[in-house]
Amino acid sequence: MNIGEVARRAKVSRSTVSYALSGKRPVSESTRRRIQRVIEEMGYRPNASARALARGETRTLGLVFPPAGNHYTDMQLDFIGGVTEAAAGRDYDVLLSVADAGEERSFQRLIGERRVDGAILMEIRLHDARVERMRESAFPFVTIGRISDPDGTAWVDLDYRTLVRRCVQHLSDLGHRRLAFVNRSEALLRSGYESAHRGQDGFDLAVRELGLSGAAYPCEDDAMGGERCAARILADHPETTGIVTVNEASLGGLYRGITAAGRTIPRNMSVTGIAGARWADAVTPALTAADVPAREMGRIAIDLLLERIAGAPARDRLLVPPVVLRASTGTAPRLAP
Amino acid sequence: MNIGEVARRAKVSRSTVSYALSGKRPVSESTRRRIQRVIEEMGYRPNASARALARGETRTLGLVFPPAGNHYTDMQLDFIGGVTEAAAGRDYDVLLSVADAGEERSFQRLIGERRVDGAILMEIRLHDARVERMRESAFPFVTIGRISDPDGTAWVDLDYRTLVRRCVQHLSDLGHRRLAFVNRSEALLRSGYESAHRGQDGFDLAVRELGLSGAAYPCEDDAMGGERCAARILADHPETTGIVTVNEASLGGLYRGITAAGRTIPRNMSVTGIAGARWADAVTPALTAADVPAREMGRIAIDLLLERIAGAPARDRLLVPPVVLRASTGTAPRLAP
DNA sequence: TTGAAAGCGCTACCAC
DNA sequence: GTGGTAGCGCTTTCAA
Repeated sequence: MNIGEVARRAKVSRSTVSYALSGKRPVSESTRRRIQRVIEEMGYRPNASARALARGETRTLGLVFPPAGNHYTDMQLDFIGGVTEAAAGRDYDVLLSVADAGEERSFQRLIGERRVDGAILMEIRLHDARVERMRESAFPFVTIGRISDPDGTAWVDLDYRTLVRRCVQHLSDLGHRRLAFVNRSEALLRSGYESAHRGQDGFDLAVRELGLSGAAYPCEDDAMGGERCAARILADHPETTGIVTVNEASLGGLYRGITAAGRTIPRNMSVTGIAGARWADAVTPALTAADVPAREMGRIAIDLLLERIAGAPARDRLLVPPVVLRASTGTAPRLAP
Repeated sequence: MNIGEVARRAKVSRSTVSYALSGKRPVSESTRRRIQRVIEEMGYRPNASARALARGETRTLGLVFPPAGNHYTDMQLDFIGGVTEAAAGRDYDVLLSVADAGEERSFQRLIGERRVDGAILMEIRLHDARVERMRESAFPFVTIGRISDPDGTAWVDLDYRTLVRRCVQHLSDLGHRRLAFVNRSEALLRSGYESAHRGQDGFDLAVRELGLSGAAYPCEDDAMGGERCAARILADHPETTGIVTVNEASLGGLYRGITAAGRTIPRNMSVTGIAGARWADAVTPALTAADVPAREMGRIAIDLLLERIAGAPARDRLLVPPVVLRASTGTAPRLAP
């Protein structure tokens, strides 16, 4: 069941079969039909490995994401879905690769062994060894999130600075004066996790500009972390009436902690931030937040990557999704509790 | 930078380099070292496509999951992570494929073009065209979930019947008499979604056996769906005091709906079910539930699949994770509200 | 212990 | 419009 067999049965040469399939050379209507019939009868499909070897391209893209532990978020899944579907639409497959920041092994599998024509890197650090590695090797890649100095690299990112700024502005408009910022985990921050740092910058800046006071808190990516974080915030600064969070996985716990401390959202505690729509809707009251457009980011990443593979210069996209008003923010209470 | 180049620089034949790499033939210590040095200097890595072609195996496994719409759940992501990490541990890559139940196209890409050595199928229907297809073609595969008559196929599944039964038993023990079952979406049910049907069977059976009364409700996989479902349950049967849910994505909405109707969990409404631990912990009060061991299921699936690829007979694993007591169930209120 | 060479299945160039 | 054939980069048999 290979191309030679098809050729024999259709009484043509292998090259003719190949050309009939690719259309890269005219083939007479009658032979084309004869070949087509044989192909259908035999259920022939060209072998991908052989084709990849001959053409020098695999028609496969790599998707590099970090191992669990800092477990996966909802957003990541939507992202994977978006990437895979967009790739399928362009006739590409997606090869998954779990790889830590500095991991050489998977880099070698993917790029060294030429398993893929290009790669998408998730969970970018401001200084990211993987990115440098790809840059040096001139291998086509796109990052989700961007490194500290992203010039000349292709990336798609959320504008965390602006988004957090908008959240702060929203709370300020409602009369809140003392805010807290719930960031991703300490470990992630230490590792230079891009969005965590840019979000925090946005918070610090906005608080200063608007003449508010505020403190930032790292927070583990789960319910327990959120609970602890809420407790810490209210212990440190009981006068806090507004919280901005970029930690969707801890959201449920954050709410629980706030409630446990005797506060009611949004009556005397407003919460807002950046999160996947599913998380924002799952909590009660639903979270006023900038919804992460994960699927769309996946699609964009594929587009940018295919451009790179085709040899075009690196492009980037900075997204600023709107803050969707739900039910978790309200005017600041008159008296600090 | 191919094997010939390495051979030339090390002044040996290509076969010797190949054998030095694979160890399938003894190579003298001195030549081995010489070859090793050249390889390191050049950063040589064997080309995966060429190797796949020559060896007749790709060292890649396919992971087939359905397109969004029926959006992805948390569990699926953990599952993908588990599969990918387990595969990496066995030196396999994972190729993602978004494919609907009856889709021929992706089947052909994966199996027809021999891109993978075996496949894992997610989101199984009781009567699943993909499964039949693979069965016929004698292609190695494992299903997550099992078809109606799974004999002779390899699968790993949660025992939804038993788990739902246990949840019902738990509520019964607490004195609840009127229960509701929150299932997955109507669309999923209609399509013959395996776990949804087996869960419902378990509910019907347990309710009957224990002499309780109960009704089952399909529910969309999101917060809104949960809210609507809660409203419907309480409108249909206000005397309901216990709910069993297998729909994790709607959990937040379900809680909200219950609260909106003036009930308090667990004082006068107990909720339990099957869910990813992350969802169970995110809601307040945290959900007493059987936690879906998604990562472990991923690992098991890989093990079963590799056995099949090696030619071993099909095996299966039915998992019954324990129901973890959290804070969402309590004794039934004395008076029906 | 090593080398030469025949594939693996497909593509694409060179002829006719 | 079609056929012959030399690769693509590796593995593995046969021979030495």
